[in-house]
Amino acid sequence: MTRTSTLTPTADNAADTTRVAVSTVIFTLRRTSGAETPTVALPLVRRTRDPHEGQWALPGGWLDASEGLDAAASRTLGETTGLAPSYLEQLYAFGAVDRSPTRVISIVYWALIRPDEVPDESVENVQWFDAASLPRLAFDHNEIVDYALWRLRNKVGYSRIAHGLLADEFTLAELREVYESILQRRLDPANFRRQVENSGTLIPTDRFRTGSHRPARLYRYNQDVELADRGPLGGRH
Amino acid sequence: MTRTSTLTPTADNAADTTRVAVSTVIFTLRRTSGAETPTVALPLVRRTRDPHEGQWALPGGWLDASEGLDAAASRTLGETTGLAPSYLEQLYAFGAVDRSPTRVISIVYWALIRPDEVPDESVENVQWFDAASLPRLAFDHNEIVDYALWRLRNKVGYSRIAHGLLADEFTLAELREVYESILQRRLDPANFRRQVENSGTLIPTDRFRTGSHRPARLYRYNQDVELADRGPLGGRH
DNA sequence: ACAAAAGTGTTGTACGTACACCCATGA
DNA sequence: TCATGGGTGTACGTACAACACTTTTGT
Repeated sequence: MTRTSTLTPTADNAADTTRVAVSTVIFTLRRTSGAETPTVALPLVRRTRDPHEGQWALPGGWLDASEGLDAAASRTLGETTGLAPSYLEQLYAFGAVDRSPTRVISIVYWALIRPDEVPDESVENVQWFDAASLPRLAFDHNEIVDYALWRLRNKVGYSRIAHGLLADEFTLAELREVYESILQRRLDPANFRRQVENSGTLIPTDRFRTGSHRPARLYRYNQDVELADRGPLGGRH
Repeated sequence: MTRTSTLTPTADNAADTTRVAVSTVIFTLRRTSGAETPTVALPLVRRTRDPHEGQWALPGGWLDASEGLDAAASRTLGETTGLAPSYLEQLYAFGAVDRSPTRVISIVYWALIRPDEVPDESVENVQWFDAASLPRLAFDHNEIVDYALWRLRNKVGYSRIAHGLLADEFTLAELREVYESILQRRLDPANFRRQVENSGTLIPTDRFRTGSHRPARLYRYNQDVELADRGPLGGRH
């Protein structure tokens, strides 16, 4: 009871057998042909080696000794999928003993990317899946995605992360569609408009989206307002 | 851009130089003699080795290869301070390259403990500090405590974690005092009573706290209600 | 009796929800 | 002109803040 922490190597520490990986759950919205509302989708990488060869897994890789965790998440995501997210935040550290044959601690991030930033030609071994209907993934990655979805749905209620899924200018209907897709329920257009207008986070522009019926005013996000309050850790992305 | 993640050892991974530590920010409420409201306090451990020998640091230790992260947090907290918290939750993984002379990833937990569970005789090299007036701590531990305090204050607003700082039976004034101490502002007794009564999380008992003026009814928490909604990760503590 | 905390009642405001209604455009 | 989504108005219910008031104890 009196042993003190030393933060220096000791015989019983896990340095030689435990490795640190970084993975990212990155969401976008996808308009499935013919469907009225877009659905939440994410890219997965087919594993080319054991363990779980052939199964789909979250994009990620090993932490490099010379990079921070955020940087590792960005790098491994880019290397595996070619994507560079508009929003990136740490999700959770997963470290159950039996989650992999060898001991692996996974620092998992979650991210958002705008549909227009997703390349049309898919990268080798990468495929996009609807979050609602995933296959059995490698390791504990199903559990991880579930948790990331829960965080996404929670956070959309009290922050402005929806921005991360939209282009710079958008109509209120487009913004509402993002919320409806994530929350999986319809929102009253009139009330949605007032809520978001009174929040002070939107700036109306002079431009309109035309093409169908009455033109809709385009809005921009107020850059002065942070996407999400992350407390003392700040908003570094 | 087409390199795929393998989650198997490679030449450039950090296994041989990066180590994983687990630390815990554990809060309690302390009634400083004469003060009207209690203050948030936490135990720190004096470092007995380099780096940062002599400075105060969060209780913690190295992750053992055979234990999960939650278990490691409980174990290292117990070994360094003798404490066993009533609430324990993962806070964040800190992994800046320069946060320690050697590369250390710290999985940090935060916890609550009831004042009556804090032993009177302090353990060797352990001392309790007011969260509001900490010295300069070892590593990035000041930053970590700030973040934990931010999470505590946030979470007290939308969950019932205040329970983790109270005995089984308590008066509404005592519960209100917990909130006031954490949020650092006074709450209207009348409105507080109604809010908490209507939340359905409290069960009135037949017992009363006597001793000063009109006796106050004692309440218990409804065990059916989770302390905090933690989503798919569940409440395992 | 009086101070002080426990507990109740009342009122105003803010905000979310439901829904009726008008407006402007493409076809 | 009509269907449709853009946009406004309004009424209702809940929730919270402020604060006056009553109740019950210790001294």
